[in-house]
Amino acid sequence: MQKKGLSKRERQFLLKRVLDDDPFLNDEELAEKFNVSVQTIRLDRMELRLPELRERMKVVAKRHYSKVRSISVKEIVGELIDLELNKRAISVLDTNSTMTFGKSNIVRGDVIFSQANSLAIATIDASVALTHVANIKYKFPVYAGQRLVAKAEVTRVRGDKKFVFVRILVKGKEVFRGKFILVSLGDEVVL
Amino acid sequence: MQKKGLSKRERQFLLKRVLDDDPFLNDEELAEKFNVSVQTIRLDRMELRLPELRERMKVVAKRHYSKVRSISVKEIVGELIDLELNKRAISVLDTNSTMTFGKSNIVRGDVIFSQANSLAIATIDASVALTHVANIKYKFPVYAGQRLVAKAEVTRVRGDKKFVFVRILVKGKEVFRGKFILVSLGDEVVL
DNA sequence: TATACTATTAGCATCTAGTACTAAAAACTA
DNA sequence: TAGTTTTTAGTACTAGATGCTAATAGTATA
Repeated sequence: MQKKGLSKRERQFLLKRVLDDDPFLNDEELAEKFNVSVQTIRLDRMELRLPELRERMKVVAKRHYSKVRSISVKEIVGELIDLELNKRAISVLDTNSTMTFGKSNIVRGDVIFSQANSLAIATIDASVALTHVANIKYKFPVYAGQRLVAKAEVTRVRGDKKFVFVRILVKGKEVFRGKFILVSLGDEVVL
Repeated sequence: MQKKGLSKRERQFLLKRVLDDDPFLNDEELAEKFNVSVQTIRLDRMELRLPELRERMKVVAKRHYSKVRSISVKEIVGELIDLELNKRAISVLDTNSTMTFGKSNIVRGDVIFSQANSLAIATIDASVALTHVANIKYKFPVYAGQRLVAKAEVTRVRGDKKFVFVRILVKGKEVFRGKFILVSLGDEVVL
């Protein structure tokens, strides 16, 4: 769909970006896109050392495969290593660079919140538990690579509301603490 | 590495599990693993309707790719549609079923928190802004498919601490509100 | 303008990891 | 032993490439 007024440099620059955006295009489709022959696309890929379609898919697939496992673990956010329903629970989360906020290597607050929040919910024995209120405090920054140990404790139960206190520690030092009020939904959904 | 005492049924059963565990094995490697010919593996795959290596990789890669995009969107968590630095900001997040908590189709609390938290951080003009304290309240459950509009407002500045108030609305109804105290890190990292 | 150089296109052999098919050998089973 | 199932072997073909040589088009320079 591109006009043919592209120089080699321009085309190669765009080629990189296009493949970055969609690695599933084969040489023929790329040739059409840039209004050049398949051979030209191949020469471009050679010069730019861009891998072939199958290699690109393989890379994406393999990256995924290691992630699939961390994502399924991420569903819980951290690994649940101890659970006494309606009483206490412990989860462990190994942080990595994908959890940081771009520039720094400080782990994003929402990652830490997710671990605490999901642990609080897991502690409660209910078909669906919703967070109603949370008062949280981040005490120290967490750096990628550090292991977070979250400990949740149910402190009070009042009607359908449950109060859970969660502390997250790095090597024994408290980096986060939060009080959660959770609502368990037996039948009704409206809070 | 397997002994040859496997029946066809046993081999085919194992084949499924092996490919499930590692989809990157080609027919030749599978043939070696099961001590049969490549043709046998192919017959097995035909009978079980198991796709070929390249197809398997493609599937894994594509599944990943749709996730990659939602993760890159997640980096911001919602789309920033208005920003007046150090004053106010608005972001929009379209929820979907991947954000729910398994059983129900209620959007997970951490997703909502992430949108609010990231918007609060985006509102602050600092190289790195960290969440120090958050007091949040979930007022109504959010269902997959609903569009969340988050509005952040800086309410107070005290030294390096900035107070940001975030409200999230669904069709004008407030479903979440939170007060965030953020700390901007110019030079020092320790809070 | 002729020459030189770059960019592009074309064609062919080769590769991998398969499909689809036919045929034969081997292994069991009645 | 005959019949059936299972396995192996071999050939032709495919997509999406690589690696190579050769020809052509377009532009820049002497």
